[in-house]
Parts: sequence; structure tokens; C-alpha cells
Amino acid sequence: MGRAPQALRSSQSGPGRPRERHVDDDILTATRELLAEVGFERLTMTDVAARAGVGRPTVYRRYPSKEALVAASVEALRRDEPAPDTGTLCGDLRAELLPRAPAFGHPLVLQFLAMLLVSNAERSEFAEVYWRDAVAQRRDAFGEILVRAQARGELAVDADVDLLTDVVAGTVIYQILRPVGARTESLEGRLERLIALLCSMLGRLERD
Amino acid sequence: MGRAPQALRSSQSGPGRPRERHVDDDILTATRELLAEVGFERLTMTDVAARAGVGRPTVYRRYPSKEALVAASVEALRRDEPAPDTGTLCGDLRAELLPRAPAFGHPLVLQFLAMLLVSNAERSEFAEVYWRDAVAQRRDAFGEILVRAQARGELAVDADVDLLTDVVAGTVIYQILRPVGARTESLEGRLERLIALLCSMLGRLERD
DNA sequence: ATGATACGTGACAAATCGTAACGTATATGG
DNA sequence: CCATATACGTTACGATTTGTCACGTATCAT
Repeated sequence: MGRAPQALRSSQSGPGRPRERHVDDDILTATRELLAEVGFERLTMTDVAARAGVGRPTVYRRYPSKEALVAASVEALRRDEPAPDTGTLCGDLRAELLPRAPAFGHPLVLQFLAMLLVSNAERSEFAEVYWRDAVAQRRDAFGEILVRAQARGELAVDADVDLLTDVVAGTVIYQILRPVGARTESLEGRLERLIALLCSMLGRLERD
Repeated sequence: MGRAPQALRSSQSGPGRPRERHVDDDILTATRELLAEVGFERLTMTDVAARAGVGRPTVYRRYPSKEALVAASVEALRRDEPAPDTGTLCGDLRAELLPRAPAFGHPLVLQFLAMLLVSNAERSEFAEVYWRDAVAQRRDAFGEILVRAQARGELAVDADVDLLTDVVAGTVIYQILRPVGARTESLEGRLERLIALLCSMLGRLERD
């Protein structure tokens, strides 16, 4: 019986030489940079190691595969601060979306969504996890905004919040997926106009 | 100066042995089958050639790369019949979407969208072409439905059809992208409920 | 000091892509 | 019929990348 392979032991302090602390961040940063530059396909472990200034086996000691490395590099920068309650549906949507608009346009986001879609199409075990941790979480943020609006009376009490959430989430993600060359205006500008439209549409649902 | 490389000459009849006619379809069919089964990553030219019953160079004589082969295999099955004018916005949306719902759930559609997203993220030259030929065309179908509805008076004359089209297209594509395991109901059923919701929301816009 | 582990270097097998060299088969044109 | 040109299959090849391994050295706990 060999020893446990590829154990992640960054934080435990057993016997032996401890891992260089800066190396973990160097590897993840190099991965993110290269991912944004050349994409998942053309990202090679050799390049990651070279840019991080480490040897290739050092990368493999931390992550068993290229997929795991990239997944970890993307997950490490995901932070989800809950959107503030601005008091109105329209304000909540704007507060949720507009500050994130620049991030939505970042190459890394597109790369992540592409990986997610590939995993999804391949029915990989990662697909649902990625979806739940990234996309579904944002979708639920919209859902909470709609529930608050419903509690305020901005939305009809019999409105189907689940379906409406799909409308909002779908509209937003569609803007992110759209190729840059196929956009007629800036992502921020279009998102702002779409928010206004959605507010208007959602508000009208209460007149029943 | 060598001869022109990789010329596609399926239909021209020059001197020399003509290409086996069945081979073209065999290769594209094998590609589609394998693409749906294992995805783009794990699809290999060797497997394609084996399943098509031809040698590997025969595949390369027709398509210069794996990407070109897969692109051709997917493009070959795209046909866009215009949706009929049913006389109502809701009917048009149903007629446009429900017959295609089973196709939307097919693995090949997911694979194609995943490839499109990867190309997009890598800023590949194919991204905009794929988007225009596949996604944008469907989006425009929604746009035409909305324009017809506007002409009928079902939609406010000052409604922003371009933005509304994004709402409809985004809502639909979001359902397609959602992982199977993250779905709470069948794709057809949810699409049907979303269509009803969208009809209701869009119709209310005229009360201005 | 000893043992365990991390690190870098270098080498390695396996898979895959795309190309090339052959021999054979099948068309056109004389 | 014969020459030419091309398609096809088989086999082999180089290049790239992935992931592993062996080795020597460095660094920690005990």
C-alpha cells in the first residue's frame, strides 16, 4: 500500500518540509492569467508552472489534473456578498447587477461559463456542482429580490416567482454569453436598459 | 509550388477517381453520434474514422481539422423553417418553441452550445459566425414574432422590441443550458409555462 | 542527527493531432 | 488500350500535451 496520493495539506503542519506558502497563490494566479489569455484548451500545465516559477510536479502535487487546477483557480475568486435591500424592486436589481457588470465582461467569467457548459454537455460530475455554486447562487439572488418585492406589494401575490426568476436570470446570462462582436452597445448600458424594462414588466404584473 | 491542399471537390467532376459518395455522410453521421456520446474533448479523429468505416487520412482530406469537421457535422443538420403566423403572440411563441423542445434537449444541441461558448471565450474567429448562424437566427425569429404582435396591437407601439427579444431569447436559452439534474420539471413543461408567463407579461405592456 | 516532506530537474509512457509515403482502386481523356 | 489524376486504406512518423517517476537537494519537526 502506497501513501495517500495527492493529499492537500496546505494548512496541516505534520513532519517534513512545509509547503512554500507563496506557491499556492502563485499557481492559482498564473492559472487565472493564462486562462483569461489563451483559454482552457491552450492552457498547458508547463506554462502554468513556468509562469508560477515552479516545477510541473509541484503543480500536480496540489491538483491531480488540469481540470481540478482550473476549477480551484476560478473558485478561489468567487465571493458572494448578498445584495443590499434598497427598498424597491428596480433598485434591488440595479444594485445586484450594475456593480458586477464589469466582472461579467471579464474573459475569466466567459472561460468559466464555457467550462461549465462543456461539463454540462458531457454530463460530467462537476456540471451540477459548478452550476449550483456559481449560476444557481446568482439566480437565487434574483429570486430573493423578487420575493422581497412581492412582500412589499410591488409584485402580485400570485406571481410565479420561480418562473420570473428564470426570466431575469436568463435575460442577464444571455447578455454575458453574447459575443463581443455581436453586441450593439456596451454590456453595462444594455444591462441598465434591460433592468428598466424588467422592472416595468414585473411591476405591471400586480394589476390583476 | 505544391497543389492546392485539402480542396473540397465533392461536386466537381475532374479527372481521377471520384470520391465515394456515401463516405461524406458516413463521416458526418459518425461525428454527430460520437459528439453526442462523448463530447468534443473525447471525440477523436481515429474513432470518427473507425465508426465511419474509413481511414483517418480520408477524414482529413475533407476537413482540415477536428474543429472544422465538428462544425460541418453540426451545420449540416441545421434547418430553419420560419415559424407560422398563428394570429396571436402566444400562439406564435408556442408554435416557434414547443415543436423544437425535444431538439433543444438533445445532447448535440448542448455540445454545440458548449463549443460556441468555448469559441466565444477564446475570441475565436468562429464564435461570431456560429452565433450569427445559430443563436442570432433563432433570436431574430422571436423578434419577428414580437414585431407581428406589435403590428396587431398586442404589443405597445412604443415597446422596445430589441430588448424584449433579448428577454425571450435569454429565458429560452437559459432553460436549455440548465443542467439536467438542476431541472425541477421537464424542459417541455417548463417551456410551456414560461411561454404563458411571457405572453402575459408582454401583453400587459400595451396598457399604457 | 533523523525522518519526513517539498521542491526542481530531467526523463518517461500514453494519447492525440496532423502529415507523409506507399500500394491499390477507379474515374477521365487520348 | 494506356496514361494521368485522384480517392482510398494502411502504416508510419513527428509534435504536443498529459500525468508519473526518480533523483538530488532543501527545509521543517522531533
